Amino acid sequence: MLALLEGEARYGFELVQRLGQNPALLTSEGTIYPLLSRLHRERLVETEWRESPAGPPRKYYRLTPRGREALAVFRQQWVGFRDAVDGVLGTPQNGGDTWSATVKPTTESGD
Amino acid sequence: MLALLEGEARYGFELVQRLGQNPALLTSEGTIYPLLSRLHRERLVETEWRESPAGPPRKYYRLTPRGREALAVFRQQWVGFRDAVDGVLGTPQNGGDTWSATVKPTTESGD
DNA sequence: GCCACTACCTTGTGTCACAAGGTAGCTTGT
DNA sequence: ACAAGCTACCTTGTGACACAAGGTAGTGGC
Repeated sequence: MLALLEGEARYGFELVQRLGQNPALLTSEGTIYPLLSRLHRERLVETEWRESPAGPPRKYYRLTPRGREALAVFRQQWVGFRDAVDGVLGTPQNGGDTWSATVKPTTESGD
Repeated sequence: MLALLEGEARYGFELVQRLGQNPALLTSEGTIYPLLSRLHRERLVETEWRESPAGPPRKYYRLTPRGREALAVFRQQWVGFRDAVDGVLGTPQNGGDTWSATVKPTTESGD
């Protein structure tokens, strides 16, 4: 979640849809909204209401400095955990980069 | 867990200790024993009591054919998930193989 | 006999993902 | 105008799980 918000602010419904594009990360609103609430309570994200061009207003989430720190910590932990699991499983570490362009926070806005 | 049992049968306490050697996988008996119970209930592992050379008897766990299938399925899911997370995080996929010799099920017995 | 170590297991607590359901704004069709 | 449908938010209830803590018992050393 924090990584998706790293490049630019996004709103909840958008996050559900973006994650849903990859089957391995598919999740639901019942997961995302409580998660965003927790992140907000822990001051890792800030929120801001913005009008939608068409439809109800959207609640945008943006990383705080604390959120950036937490993300950096998590990145390190993830690499440690990932390599440990790969070690136990004996799974090769290839670079599957076919999907990153779709969902990675690329600061683009060509939607 | 299944991967650790792939090469040879192991007992619960041993698994806790082996996992504890890697900080990223450190866990406790309160986690491992219920997990092994679940795997047994789902017929992914079989058990067998064996005498210990010194100390109380040990309950050894061994993969069943179903367990092997489940492990194969998990390996695939793990690679998909791992690559998805790496894609979102933008973490490079290097081969950290420094630790695998310590814990990977290598069918060795030189302890 | 007592302590320490090995080795098993259970109970209680808190967290979390998810399905399901609820509210409300906006647009489109009739 | 009003219904239907989409967008977008959120809550409640359920079940799974990790973990800390505590409990039982066999073995060996002092």
